[in-house]
Amino acid sequence: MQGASRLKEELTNPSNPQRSTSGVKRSRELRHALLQRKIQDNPFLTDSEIASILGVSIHTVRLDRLALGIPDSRERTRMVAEKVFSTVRSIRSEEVVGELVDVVLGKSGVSILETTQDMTLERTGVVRGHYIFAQADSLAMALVDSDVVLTGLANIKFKRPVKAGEKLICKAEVIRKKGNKYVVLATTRSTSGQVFRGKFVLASLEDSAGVGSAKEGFSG
Amino acid sequence: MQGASRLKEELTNPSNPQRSTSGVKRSRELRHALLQRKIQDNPFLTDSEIASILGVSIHTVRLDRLALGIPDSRERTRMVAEKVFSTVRSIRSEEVVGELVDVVLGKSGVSILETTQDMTLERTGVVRGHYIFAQADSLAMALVDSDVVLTGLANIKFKRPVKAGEKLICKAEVIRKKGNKYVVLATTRSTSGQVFRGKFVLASLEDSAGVGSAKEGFSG
DNA sequence: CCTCGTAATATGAGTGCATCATAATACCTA
DNA sequence: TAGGTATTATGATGCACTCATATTACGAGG
Repeated sequence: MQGASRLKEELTNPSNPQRSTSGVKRSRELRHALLQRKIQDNPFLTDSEIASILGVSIHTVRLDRLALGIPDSRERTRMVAEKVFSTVRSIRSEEVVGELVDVVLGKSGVSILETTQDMTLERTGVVRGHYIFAQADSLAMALVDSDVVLTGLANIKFKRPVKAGEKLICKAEVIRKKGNKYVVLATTRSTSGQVFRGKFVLASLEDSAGVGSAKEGFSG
Repeated sequence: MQGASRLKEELTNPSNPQRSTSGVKRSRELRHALLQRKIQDNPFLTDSEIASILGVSIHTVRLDRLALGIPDSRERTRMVAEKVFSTVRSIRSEEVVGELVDVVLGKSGVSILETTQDMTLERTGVVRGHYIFAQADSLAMALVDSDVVLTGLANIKFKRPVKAGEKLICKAEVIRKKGNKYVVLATTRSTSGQVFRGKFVLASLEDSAGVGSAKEGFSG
């Protein structure tokens, strides 16, 4: 509603009488931009919803979508769902942060995390520490050859701030194993060098152990 | 295709001539179970696809869905998409993980985090460590009276696993400050006692310092 | 001033995937 | 063989589109 009136104003406002067709074109481009933004931050909008938001007819919206190569709402929805679903799936059921490559159970492994704007603190543009932590923690957990693995202790150091867009490669290695306790050393680097280092102490629990009964706490 | 033949066999196989209607019912329940599983691991399946997979007519599939309260494929797709979308959202907009209550800048503070199923490892039902870490880290950062704060070091221990639904109360205190370095001690407890303990070393940077130029790395 | 072209709208046919209500048929078993 | 449940079918309807083809509005250029 608000968007509609704003754009309508833009469109019908007699001020700024841009010469020739460029004025018209301008307003359409403006609408295109707005449309893209609206769809970006709510991909589920249906054509008619968009139409009323933009204050134009549904046909215009369709033409605009066509011009901009934006698929219909069902398709958009499907894409969102599929993307998530596939990442979630391919990463051994979403539980892992980052993409596992080359894991040798009980030995060592590598995981890659593409950082995005979503992961940053807005003010600083720096990737939040817990994503980096989660990548390493996830990898460490993946190394332990057991169904139920909990993290007990971690000793971590952030060496350098990471900006959105950097690709983080985390290597981890089991350096000690005693009973059901594993000590994993993980280091994460970006193109520009080492970024993070962490030592994790993990425990594998057999189902019989029962998570609730774990004396020495630990967390998933 | 494979599923179809398998189920069809089950359905038409003259062996196991279960007495009375129970035989028929059994196969339907079997189909229901299969249907649920199929949909679970591919929510995008359309009725007719399911029909051919199960080797029954499309009508049967619809009846089954109705009986099981499973929405149609578009709805399912939308749900998947929405869920992902909203999680991405909530992590993005929440610079702070957990709700801040009672923060005294530079001194101490408390944060509350209601844990949910989303935060758990499916297998164990235990809340993932990085949420707990993030809560404490966020609180620690909030205590530092500066626009730009980065975490450099953390020494953490997970005392006890946390189940979804537990409300986590994290208390943090600045225990040392030297120049732009802060040392914060955080402890998290649930109704059932202490859950987590962490010592964080944070650095506040004035904008002039420039995040990129930070020699001793640190991360947001 | 009027015409021409572009942008915006409209109309109508057709599609995919569904719902809902109401038959019709198959098949088991009592 | 009759009855009842499970399955399949039919037809009407809905939503959110696509695609092709008008029609209308309007701002310049000749």
